[in-house]
Amino acid sequence: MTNTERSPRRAATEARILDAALDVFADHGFRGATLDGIASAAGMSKPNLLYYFATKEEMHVALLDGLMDTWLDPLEALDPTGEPIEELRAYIRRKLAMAQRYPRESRLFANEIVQGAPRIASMLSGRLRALVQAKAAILDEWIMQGRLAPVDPAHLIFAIWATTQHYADFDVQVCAVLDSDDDARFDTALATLEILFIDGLRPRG
Amino acid sequence: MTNTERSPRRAATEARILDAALDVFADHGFRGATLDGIASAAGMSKPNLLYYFATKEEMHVALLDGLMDTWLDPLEALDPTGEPIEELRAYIRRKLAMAQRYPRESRLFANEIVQGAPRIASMLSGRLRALVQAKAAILDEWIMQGRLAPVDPAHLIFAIWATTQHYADFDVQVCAVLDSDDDARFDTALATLEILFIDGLRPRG
DNA sequence: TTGGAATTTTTCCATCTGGTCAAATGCTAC
DNA sequence: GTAGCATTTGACCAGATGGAAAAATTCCAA
Repeated sequence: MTNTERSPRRAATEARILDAALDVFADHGFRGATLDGIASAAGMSKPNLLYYFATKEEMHVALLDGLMDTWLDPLEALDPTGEPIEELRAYIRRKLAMAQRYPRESRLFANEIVQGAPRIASMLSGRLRALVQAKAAILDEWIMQGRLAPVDPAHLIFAIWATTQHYADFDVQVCAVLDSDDDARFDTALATLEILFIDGLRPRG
Repeated sequence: MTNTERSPRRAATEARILDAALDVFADHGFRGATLDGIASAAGMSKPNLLYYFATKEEMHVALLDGLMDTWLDPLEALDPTGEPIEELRAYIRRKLAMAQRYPRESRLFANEIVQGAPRIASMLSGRLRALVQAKAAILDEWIMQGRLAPVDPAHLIFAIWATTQHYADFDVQVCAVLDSDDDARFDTALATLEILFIDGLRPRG
C-alpha cells in the first residue's frame, strides 16, 4: 500500500502554497508566474516551495487536478429527471455563483485554455468531453420530447460556460464598462442571463 | 508639422513585425512572448525588431491600439433606426464572424483582460465604456418601446461578447469537446446562438 | 558613381528566473 | 535530553531574456 497519508502539518503547508500559487497563476498565467512571487505570496522562501513541489509545473498540475472536480460540479448536477427549463435555469445559477465565488479558479483555466491548453489538452478531450457528451445526451432527449427548443446541446453548454465565466475571466472589463465593482453586477447578470436563455430577446406578444 | 509619413518600406516591415507579434502574443501572452520568438516569426534578427519598436511593450501597445477599431466595428455598426431583433441578430453574426476571421486578435485581448488588463485599463474605461453606454441607450430605447425583452443592455452586450469570442478564445476547448476542428462549428454555433438569444430555450407552445 | 541616411546584424551585457545544495533549525518519539 | 527525521533557508548556478553598442551593409538621391 502506497503511503498516501500525509501529516496534517504537511497538508496544511501544501494547501497554503496552492492557495498562493492560485493567486499568482490566475493573475499572470503559467509563464508569467514566478516562483519568487508564489513563495512571497505564501510567506516562505523559494527553496521551501520546492521542498513541497519539485517544479513549478508540478504546482500547476496539482492545482488543475485538484480544482477540476469542483469546477465541473455544476454540470454534473444537471438532473435528467428534472424539469428541463428549471434544470437549465438552476445550472446557469450554479455556474454564475461559481464564477462569483471562485474567480481565481476560472481565470486559472482561462489562462490555460486561451494559450492553447498546452498542459491540460488531455483533460479537455478526456473527462471534459465525456461529461459534455453525457449531458448533451440528456439535453437531446429533452429536445426530442419537445421540452426544450431545438439547439445544439454542446453549443448550449458552451454558451452557458461563456456567459457565466465571463464574469470571472473578464471581470476588469465588466467593472470598467459598468463603472462599478459593486457585487450587484452578479444579480443583474443572473437576471439578464435567465431572461436571455429561457425566453430570448423577442418580446412575447 | 510632425512627420507622420513613413516610407512604404518601413511601413511594410512594421506590418510584418506586428503580424508576427500578434501570433506570438496571442499564443503566449505578453509575459510569455519573447523578442526572440517574435523576431524568428518575423524572419529577422532581434536587434532589428528593436530598430522598429524600441521595446516589447511598444509593440504590444501598437497592436492593441491598431486593432481596437476593427475589434469594435461590429458594435459600432448597430443601427438605431433598424429593427431591434434583426439588428441584434446581425450583430451576433458580425461578432461571430469576427471571432472566426480574427481569432488571434480576440486572444490577444483575452490574454490581456484575463490578467487584469494592466496595459489597457484606460482603454476599457474610456473608449469601450463610452461605446457600450451609447449603444446601451439605443437598446434601452427599444426596450421602452416594447420591441425588445427587458434585459440589462450592458449585460446583453456582455453576453454577446462572451458567447462569440468564446469560439476564438476557447477554441481548443471547443474543438476538444466536439472532437472536431471542422469549420462547420461556426455555423452550428451561429444557429444555436440565434435561437438562444432571439427566442430562448423555452419551447414556443 | 558616390556620400549619407536607413537598415541589418554580430557581439555583448545585466537581470531575472527556475532550480540545486548544503547547512541550519525545529519537532517528536524514546 | 537527545537522536533522528522533517522543515526551512541563505548562497549559489546556468540558462533565458530584454535590451544596448557599434560595426557592417543596403538603399537612394544627386
